Parts: sequence; structure tokens; C-alpha cells
Amino acid sequence: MATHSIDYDFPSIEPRWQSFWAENKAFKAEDSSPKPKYYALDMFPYPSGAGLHIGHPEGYTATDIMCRYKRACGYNVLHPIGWDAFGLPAEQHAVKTGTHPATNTEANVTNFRRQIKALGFSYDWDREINTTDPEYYRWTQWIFLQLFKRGLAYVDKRPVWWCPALKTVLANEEVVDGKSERGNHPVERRALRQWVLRITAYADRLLADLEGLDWPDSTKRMQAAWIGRSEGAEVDFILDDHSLGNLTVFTTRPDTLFGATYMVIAPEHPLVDKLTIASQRGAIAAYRQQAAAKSDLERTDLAKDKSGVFSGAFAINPINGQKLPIWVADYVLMGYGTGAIMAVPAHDERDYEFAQKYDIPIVQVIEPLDSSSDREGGPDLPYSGDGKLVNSDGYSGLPWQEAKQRMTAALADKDRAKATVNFRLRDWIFSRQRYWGEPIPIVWVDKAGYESAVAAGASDLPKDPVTFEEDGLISYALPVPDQALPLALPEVESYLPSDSGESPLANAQAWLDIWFNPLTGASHSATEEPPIDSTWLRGRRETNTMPQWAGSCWYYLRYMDPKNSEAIASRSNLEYWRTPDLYIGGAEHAVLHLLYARFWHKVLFDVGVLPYDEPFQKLFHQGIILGEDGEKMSKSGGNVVSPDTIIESHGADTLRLYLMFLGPLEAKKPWNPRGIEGVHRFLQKVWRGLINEHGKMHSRIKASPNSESADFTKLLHETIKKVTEDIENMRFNTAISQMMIYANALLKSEVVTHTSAKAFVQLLAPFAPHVAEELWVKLGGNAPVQAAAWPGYDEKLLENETQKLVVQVNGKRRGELILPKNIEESEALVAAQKDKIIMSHMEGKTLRRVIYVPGRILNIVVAS
RNA sequence: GCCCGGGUGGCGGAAUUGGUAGACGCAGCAGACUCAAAAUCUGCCGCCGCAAGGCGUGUCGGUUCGAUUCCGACCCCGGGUACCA
Repeated sequence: MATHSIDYDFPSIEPRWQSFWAENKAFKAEDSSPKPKYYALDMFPYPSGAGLHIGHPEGYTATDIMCRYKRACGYNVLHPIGWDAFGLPAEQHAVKTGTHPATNTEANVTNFRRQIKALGFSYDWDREINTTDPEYYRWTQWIFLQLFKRGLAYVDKRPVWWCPALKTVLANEEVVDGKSERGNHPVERRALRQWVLRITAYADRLLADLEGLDWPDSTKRMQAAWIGRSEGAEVDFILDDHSLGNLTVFTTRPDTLFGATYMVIAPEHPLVDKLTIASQRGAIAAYRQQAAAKSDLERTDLAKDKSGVFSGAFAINPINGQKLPIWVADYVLMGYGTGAIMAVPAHDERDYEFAQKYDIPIVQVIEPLDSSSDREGGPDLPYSGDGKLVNSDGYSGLPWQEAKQRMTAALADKDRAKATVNFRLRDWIFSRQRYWGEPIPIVWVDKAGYESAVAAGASDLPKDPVTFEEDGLISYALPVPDQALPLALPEVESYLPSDSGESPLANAQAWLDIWFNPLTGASHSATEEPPIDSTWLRGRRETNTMPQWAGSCWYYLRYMDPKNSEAIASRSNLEYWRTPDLYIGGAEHAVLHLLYARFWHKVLFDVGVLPYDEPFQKLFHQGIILGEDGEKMSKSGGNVVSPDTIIESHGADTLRLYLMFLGPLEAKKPWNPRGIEGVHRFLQKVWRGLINEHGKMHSRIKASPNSESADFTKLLHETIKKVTEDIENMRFNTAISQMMIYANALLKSEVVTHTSAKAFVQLLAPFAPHVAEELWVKLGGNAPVQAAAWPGYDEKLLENETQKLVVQVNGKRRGELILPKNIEESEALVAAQKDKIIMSHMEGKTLRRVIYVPGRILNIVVAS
């Protein structure tokens, strides 16, 4: 190379400024400040072995732009990052290799940290957290104990999704189409002892408080649907055989009681055995067995074909005394409502289908308001729309909503019904039979042990003891006291589940079976001498660990005070930082993480730890980035783009810029490997526009304030306005377009004032911070650039003296005129009539009407 | 099936409150520079047409002086969900 020009040299610029920021702690957040605060939160990553995915830096760049912009606007910014590092892949790796999952996790974290730092995000690294750090999970355990103490955690043996391949239990939400969400392995139902969190106790608040949140509507709707509130009534049907008592059903439409022609109970319903008459016993038993054997996959596959068996028993309709046959059918689920329904085939699609199949009568009791929609021979059934009652003695003619209230009230008076609310939301199965999770800080003791602990004054006990019965023995749950936390994971020889189906922790004998002091949490192995002090109890530790959701349920709180050893965070920090002002993450967490975190947050609010009862006021989902082929990026698809490769070839600034330039942040968009050249060229243009071949300030930059053209000054102010507004509205793609327009003009401009050049570099800085920092210093500024106040624009400079007016004839564009501002309609019309082309479209026609929108349009309506 | 989201040039996308459709970028074409290439710069770039002009934002219809934007019906693509009584 003959030339010695110093061009845009990103490989040297980027690491240099990253070191500068780190050494100067440029992004340190102050825990109190006269400045207004701004807290921007990224969904923290699971540090997988595969390294950073291109989707991570997309959302992270967006929050980083907001943070750098807010700092320049004078905010005290909290922008933290950490690691959601418990999880299945590390455990599976440990099972395979025998190395401790912590070792592998640490290596992955190191790699992730390197990759994230290479992107130049303005994180306050002093606040980095890791959910697997005992000093972190100590507080996860502490929060669990708050739930336990308040009666929100209990133990139950219940059928759960067991994945033989993963050797673990999965939450409902982790099972997709009868396969595990992770790994896509088949799953089956198994009854196992589980810790369950009573999230249903918060269902009403979780639903109601959605309203005030600045979240995408679709996400709010998804949560609302997941919670699934429905208002109705529980209605008691007396059984024909009075000795059997009542059958209680839940219905949202008690107004259709007169249309009930049969009843259905779930195959798992406790009354099935008692109800069934002798001659039906065989058929029912066979049906129940069949239903139990069906995996959920089969149940859904067969969803369209309803099946059932008549039990032989009857129930009495409380509204009219009619005898209704009781069927056993698996389209009624034991887990919802009361596990029994009254079937109204005329007004429910499922009941209709079933009634058709088994020749059960269909009685219409709701008539559409507009009865003209009736076909010949009656309306289309099943009908579930609006309407008024028919065939309902004493209620016919009423709108169904009113009938629903009246009939519920009438039956309630006779003690046969009560208005109730049902939720689709289930309690949250919170335990996993895994090693690599937070140990649940519970010790199981016998009844005498529990009573002696109570007598000794053990704290944090729930009002009613949490117990579990197995093989006739009842165990009582005692919490490990706060001062003994964290309850650390013990070392184990094998990371495979124990033979009993318990987690690998069940094999850590010395840790598991202990002498335990319920007041201090002190313990030692049961194989050692029993203590002399009689408050010590013989106990067995809980072997379940917490699910990965646990650590991510409250991490945004820990960032506010990550090293606090007295509390999850100090009260003053919690009150100062409140909650994140912006939370960006993928839409795949719309229900699970976001619902669980809201639940914990509300509990902590009730405990009195938090000053606010909702965690995430403003939420935004970045769209996913697809591969070049328009398909989801995947290793098997061979379309994965690695941030490392792009940083090496084009630099972090280019990558950040391109991720934002691809399209709107929320949109799903394909990666185009050639498109990146465009934004890279843009940065080179900016460089060449401001820096000469010797690496010094370009000669077009002049100190004198009025040396550049008025048009160019105006463009700068337009750019400041556009970029500022676009950042505020998170429309980063159009902000970049505007900066490109400016850069193109810069290269054509002979003169740019020093002030203009610096202002433009400030605009660029949130997007491409390294090159902006370099330019800023070369223009004589002091690093970091974010310390300089964000540039403002002058409205007056944005105004035009002339205006462009588009002229239409009959709504079609026929020309445009440059006219003085504030021109009258009549003058504009005169000007238009001087235009030959416009006139040619009006010749020989009569003027009918003129529409004039000043500054925009003149539409001349003519007719022949 | 139901619930969401989305259909704009060859491609990613832009378009304020109903007021010039296609900003910006990619790709492409032509030219300048060069022995040549790369890089860079200049110009062109929705479709049909020599032009005048016509057509054009998934389709059909409506409202309006004027519709990518509002209303109605439909088609297609993507995501979520699955008997929730």
C-alpha cells in the first residue's frame, strides 16, 4: 500500500474504548443522586455452551442505546447484566462428563462475558450477578421461606409430567404437544411428591393489575387468557339415589339450566365408583382404564371424537326436578371446576357433539335476539351467541345475562347454588428432581419433632404445618432458619437421579440425614453422635431443587443492591430505583417468566419488602432475527450468524447499527449478510467526512459558527429532532436512516462547523459508541461523549419560507408548485392555473370545487 | 376451530391526523477514475409504454374531493392455544 491514509480502523478503536470505559467505570450507577434515575433491564441470558446468539445483542443494543441516550440527557442510569446460570444443559453436561456443573457454567459465563463486552454495552459490571452464586441464591431461598411462612407453599403428591429422557419433572408450560419443550423428548404422567406454590391465591390481582401496565396488548391478553377467569356458579344436583348426596357442577351459564339434558363427570371423579350401577361397572371400569392410559398427546389427537359411558345413575335438576342421566366422559377434566358439568347440548358445541353421538335430547333455551336469523325449522344449533330465554318456566323472555343472575340468586336462596369464580390458572409446581438448582431450604421431621420445634419457638412456620404422608408416615416441613442460609449444594459423586426417582441430592447421605437445630439451622450428619441439646431433631433434608424460573423471578431487584448481605436489597435502594423503567426481552416469556415474577413481586410487596406491587411497568419485545433463508436460526439449519464473526469482519459498531437498521425492533426480520456492508459504509463515510488522511480533524471543519450553508445547518437540526424522537419511541431504524442522510450531505458539504460536527457525533454515539468516542476526542471533546449534554434543536430553523404544494385535479397528482408560505387558497389556485400541465387536465371543464390544505395539497375538482 | 400479529418494488423496509406511495439501505444498470481490478465518486432504478399517459400498497366492495391509512367481506403467511364447562 502506497498511501498512508489513516482510515476507520475499528479493530484498534473498539478494544481501546472498551478498556477506557472499564478503567474509568464510565457506566457506574449511583445509588442516590440528584439526577433523575433511569433503570433499563435486559432479560439476562442463560450462559449456554453455544455462546451468544445474534438475538441477544438485538435487544441488548436497544436498551444500550436508551441508556447512553439517557445519560447524555442527564439521567443516573442503572443498566446491569447477569447470568441465569442454573439449568438443565449444564446438568446434562455434568451427567455426561462427571465434572461439576459449576465448572462448566463458569466457563460458559466467561465466554458470554467476553462476547458481551466485545459489543461495547454500557453495563455497570460491578453489579453483575449469577443465580448460582450462593450469595445470590441465599436470597432466592429466603424468598421461598417467605412464601412458605405465608402458607403459599405446600407439598402434594400429584401427577406431573415426567420426562424419562431428561429424568426430571416438567411444568405444564414446559410440555409442548406431549413433548418436552427442551429437547423435544416424550413425556408421561407420574405421581410424585412436589412442592407447589399457591399462585392461584393471587389470580385475581395478577389479572386486575395487568390493566395499568405499559405492555404490548398481545402479551397482556396472553396473560389474561392464561389466568382465565370465568364467572359462574356452582350448582348442586341431588342424586336420584339420595343416599349418595349431591353432585356439584360448575357452569358459567346457569341461565341454561332448563336446557340441561344430561350430566358428565370426569373419569377421575371420586363419585364415579359410588354412582355406577352394577350392570355398568364393567363398561365404566374399562373406560376409566382407557382414559388413564391415554397420554395427553392422544387425548388431544382424539379431541374431535367424543366418547363416554353411561353410569346408570341420575341427578335431579334443581330448577325443574327433571331426572338427568349421568355420563362418564373424558372431555370433562378433573382439574377444572368441580370435574363435573351439566350438559346443555343446544348451547355448547362439545355437549352438542356428544348428544348427537349418543342420541341424547337437545332442548333449546336461548333464542337469538334477531330471530330472523332462524333457518327453516329453527335456529342453527348449537347456539352460543347473545339472546333471550325460551322454554324456561318463569324466566322465558329475559335476556340471558339477567336470567343468569336471577336463577343463581333463586337457587342460592334454596342453598342449591352459589356464585363462584373459576380460574384456568393452576398452582405452580415448583420442585425439580435435579441437582443443578437452588436447594429448597426445608428439613423433614416427624410429628413429635415438629411439636418440639414449635415449643422451642422455631420461627417462620406457616399457620398450618406443611405435611406429607407416605407409607402411613406423616412428615412435617421445618424451614432452615434465615441465619443458616444459604443452604449450599452438597458435593455428589453422580449427577444422575437416585434410584428412588429423587434428585441426585438423595445420594448425598451425610448432607441428607442430619441432626438439625430448628432454631439456628445448625446441622451435622446423622451418622455422627447425637447432640446433647434436646432442641436438636433428627431430620431429612428436602431433596428437590427449585426450577430455573426461581432465580429469574427477582433478579431485577438484586441489581439494585447486588452485594447486600442483610437483605435482598436495602430499603433505600429499592425506593430509589423502584422498578425497571424499561424491560426488553423476547415474547416467548410472555406468560411464564413474566407471570411468575409478577407473583413473587406481589408476595414480596405483601411481606412489606417492596414499595411497589408491580415489577415491570414498561415492557417491550424485540422480534426474532431469522436466518438468511427466512427460517429460524438453528444449528441444524446451518443458518446461524455468530456475533463474533461479524465483530471480526466489520466491528461491533457496525453490528449494533445493522441490528437496529434491519427493521422495527419488534418485527421479526431476516438477516441479510450483504446488507451489513451498507451500514459499514455509512460509518466509513462519517469517518472520512470528519477525519483527514492523517487521522486529524478534516479541513472542512471550521470554527466560525456561520460558515456552513443554511441548508446544511437546517439538516442537522432536522436530524437532531428525528433521532431524538425516534430514540424516545424506540424507532431506531428510522433514526439511522436520518443519520445516513446527514452523512451523505456531510461528504458533499465543503464546510461544516465544529459545533455541528460535534452534535452529529453525539447523535451517533448511542448507536455506534466506539467510533463516536474516537471521533469525539479527535474533534477536541473529552471522553466519554455521554458526559456532554444531548444536543437540542432550534424549531425556528426547521421552518421553511416557501412551501411545496401538490396540485391534484380530481384527486390525481398533476404537478407541484413552490409557493410562499401562508399563501391564500385563491392565490394558490391562480398559481396552479398558470401551470400548463395542470391546465391541460382542466381544459373545457367546469370548476366544481377546490380543496385546499395549506402546506400540503390543492385539489381542483372539475366536471365536463 | 379460537385468539393474536402480518401481507407495500428484485430484497430489508419508509410514509405525521385520511393529503406527493416507495425515504434510507441492499442488489442491479450506466458512466467517471484505473493498464486492469477492488475501493471510491456521479447518474438511473415500482410495472406497462417511444411518449403522452395508464396501472400500482394481498383480493373484492364501500365511505371520501382524496384511502397503504377508515368500514365490510374474503384470501394467504406467521405465532400462540387446545375439550376450561
